[in-house]
Order: sequence, then C-alpha cells, then structure tokens
Amino acid sequence: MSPRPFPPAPKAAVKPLRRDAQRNRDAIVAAAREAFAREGLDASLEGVARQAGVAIGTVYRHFPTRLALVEELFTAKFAELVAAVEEAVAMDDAWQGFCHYLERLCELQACDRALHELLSARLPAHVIGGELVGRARKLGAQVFRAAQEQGFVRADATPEDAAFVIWSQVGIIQATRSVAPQAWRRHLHFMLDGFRAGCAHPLPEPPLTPLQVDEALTTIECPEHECQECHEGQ
Amino acid sequence: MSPRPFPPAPKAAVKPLRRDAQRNRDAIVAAAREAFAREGLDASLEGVARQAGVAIGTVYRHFPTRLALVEELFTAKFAELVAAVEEAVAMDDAWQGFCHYLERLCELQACDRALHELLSARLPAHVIGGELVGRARKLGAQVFRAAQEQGFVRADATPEDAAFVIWSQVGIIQATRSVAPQAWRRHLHFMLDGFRAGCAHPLPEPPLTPLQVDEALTTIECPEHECQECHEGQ
DNA sequence: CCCGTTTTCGAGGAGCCCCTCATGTTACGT
DNA sequence: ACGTAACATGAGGGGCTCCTCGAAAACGGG
Repeated sequence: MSPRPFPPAPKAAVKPLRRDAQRNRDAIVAAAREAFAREGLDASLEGVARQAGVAIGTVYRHFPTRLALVEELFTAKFAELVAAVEEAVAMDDAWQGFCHYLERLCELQACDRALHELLSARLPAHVIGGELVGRARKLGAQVFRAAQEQGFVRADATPEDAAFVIWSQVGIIQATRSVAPQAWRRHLHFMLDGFRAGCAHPLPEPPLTPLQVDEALTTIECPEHECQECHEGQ
Repeated sequence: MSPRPFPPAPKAAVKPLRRDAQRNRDAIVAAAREAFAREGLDASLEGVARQAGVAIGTVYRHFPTRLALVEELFTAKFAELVAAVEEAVAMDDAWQGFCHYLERLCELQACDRALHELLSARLPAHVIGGELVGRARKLGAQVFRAAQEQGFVRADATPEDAAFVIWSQVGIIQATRSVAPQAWRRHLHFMLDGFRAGCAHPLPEPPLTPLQVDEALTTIECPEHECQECHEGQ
C-alpha cells in the first residue's frame, strides 16, 4: 500500500485540538480499541478511561456517546472491508474472488469482537458504517453473482446467503478463539463447499430477502428489555 | 424381591415440600424457563422473582445458586437431546440419521437461547448435563462415523466438526429469529452439503481434537475481563 | 386450636456501570 | 507574563443486579 497521495487537509475545517487534549484523545482511542476488540461493544467506558489514564469525564468530553467512539474506531475497519471486496471484484476467477471476499471478511471479524458484533447485528449499521457498509454489501453481492454466473456457486443460493457466513462465524470464533484461533478457516471452507454448485441438494427454506437481511442487521440486538440506543434522540 | 424392613426410598428420598413452597417453586421454575429462553443464561433472577410473584429471597431459598436453577431447568432438555441422538443411531440410513441428529439439535437450540448458550460454551457442561452431555456426544460421534463409513460424509471431516454446526447456529438463530425464525434450517442444509462426500475440497486447517472441543466447551465464557489471549497482529 | 418448624418477605450492603456538572487546571495567543 | 478559552477531574445521583439475613407469616401435625 502506498501512502495517501492526497494533500493534508481534504476535510479540514476541524478545529485543531490542544496538545494535551490530542494526547488524551489518542490514549483513549488506543485503550478503547483494545477494550472493544477484547470485550465487544459493551466494553466498560470506565475501564477504557482507567486504561487510558484519564478520568471518565474526559472520555465523555471527546466522545459524548458510546456510538461516537465506536464510529471513530470502526470507520477505518469498514474501509478495510470495502478494500477487500474491491480486490475481490477485480479478480478474474470469480470463485477465487468469492473466497477472498469471505476469507478477508472473516479475518477481520476474527481479531475484533466488537467488529463482528457490528457486522452481525448489534447496532444500526447505517449509523456506523454509513455508506461504507452499503457499498460493501453491494459489491459483495456483485462478487457473489459473478461466481454464480460463472457456474461456481449453486443456482439456488442468493447473495443474502452470504450473511450466514458472517453470522455463523460469530459463534465459531468466540468458541474456538482460545483453543484454536484459526479454526474458523476450517469452518469457512466447509461452508464454501456447501455453496458450490455440483453438490447442491434441495434447501428446505426460501432464501432471506434483502429486506429481511436488512432488518436482521438493523434490529438492535441489545441486552434485552429496553434499549436506549433505539431511541434516536439523545 | 423381598420386602425391606426399611421404608423404601427407591429414587425419591427428597423431603416433601410444604404445599405453598411447592407452589412457589413451580411458579419460579415456570418464570425462569421463560426468562432463560428469552434472555439467555444471564437473565435477571430478580426479574424471575417478579414474574413469579415471589420475593427474591424465595428464589434463593429454592435455588441457592444460579447454577442450581439452570440445572433444574435443563436436565430435561438434555434428556430430549439424548433421545434424539438415540433415534438417529437407530436409523438404517446413516445419512438420514446424521441429518436427523443435527436437525433435532438445532431445533432445540432454536427455541431456547439459554440452551444454545449452554451447548455452545457458556458454562461447564459437566456441571449441568453431567453424563447426559457426555452420552450425547459419544452417540453423536457414532452417528457421524456411521455416515462417514457408508460414504455419505467426506473423509476429511471428523466428529468434532459437528461442533461447528452448534456453534454456528448460535449466531444464525440470534440474528434471524425475529425476521425469519426458520432460516437456520437453510443454513443447516448448506452445512450438510458442505459435509457431503463428493464435493469435498481440501480444508486449510486440521480438525479440532476431541480435547480441544472439550476445552472450548468447558471454558467458561465469562462476561469478559479474563481472556486476553485473543490478540494477534492488528 | 396451638405451636414449632418451614417458608417468605424485602430492606439493605456491595459491586458495577452510566452520565453530568461544578470546580479546578492547563495550554496558548498576544 | 497573563488572561481566557479549552480542557480535565472525580464525586455523586441514578440504575441495575447479586446475595444475605433477621423478623414476620404461613403451614400442618398433634
């Protein structure tokens, strides 16, 4: 990867932070990155503050809401994801593109618990990834269809079935991470074989519609009961 | 059989509960069943008490620990599971047995969030299911091997790979339950096709060893804090 | 009907977390 | 060197849950 060719302030207009403030902000982001990767989206902000060596109030000054912090942390990751899909699209062999796409996706999930919670359902994706997620999904569908049209992927599958890969890896990764951190790759390849044309047997259920996937992804799976994040107004 | 001089205690030996106590106990169990099915193993015991119409202290009198309550609720379910596997073992067509086993397993998971947390990793299984779980696993392996020996299941898979089905369904069920409650069946059939001989392509990772599965299942997935193994690269 | 035993009740200590805000501190332009 | 806006602090109020324990109530055998 080459360094960014763009001039320094493409999105300036942001007030420069005071030096100490910037330092603290960086510490918070670093601590949060670790905590969220390890503990998921519910990581304690007080823990983050402790780890960063600042008071809790400072965290709230920089990131008025948990969502703001999550956004800060994960737009980069989402960009990585989009990059991966774009690579996949560009591949000649559509099956290899398909594999690459899913493999990269799972790889990203595997190192970051919060990311796979995000990808699975935990927060309104549009709030976080914005158009990045939309773009990734559109491109992903494209990759899928290419592989299907070239006859690699079974005809009765749809791009929505790729969601099964994401959703299923959540459990696999969580269960095996401490015992065999790469086991998800084995599972992925079982699933890839399941997607192949040639050994397709009838499926008992219709595919999810894009809308259903959308709902499943937007439905906030909060820790039961009432979820404050459902309420838009802060 | 000769008459015993002692009052028989064939399997009871449990002190009879006072009538009101029994009533409360039943109410607690019923409320807990609902709450655990809906909210998982972390369901609030105070919520259960509220729902059952008793005070929190009463819950603790009947079930001194959360584990005791879970045990009460789930030994029956585990027995159902064992029954399902036994049916599977008895089937002539080993592939059908295999399918039946996995389908039934997933069905049980699908209606009960706590159960699939239990089956996945959330609590030391030996504490709960005791020999039931052990028995189910042994029989499950038998079903698997039969299907493999009859040439239905790919040769490079092992009984341990069946754990992937359980683990993966956790995410699927959670994500799709509110939108398409039967979607897990579709996913299951993708996986079944992935297990079939005939379309097997090389797998990138070795299978888990029985011991690894055991560790993964016994490792208490505590609510965060303790597992920092998971970090690797960035 | 009475009284010992069993059972229930629910306030309360302890822990963890969220988020706010009045107060004190610091950086930086002039 | 100084004033001020920007920033940091952390106690504190509000929630939720776990679990304990002494006092009060209910049961049921004699």
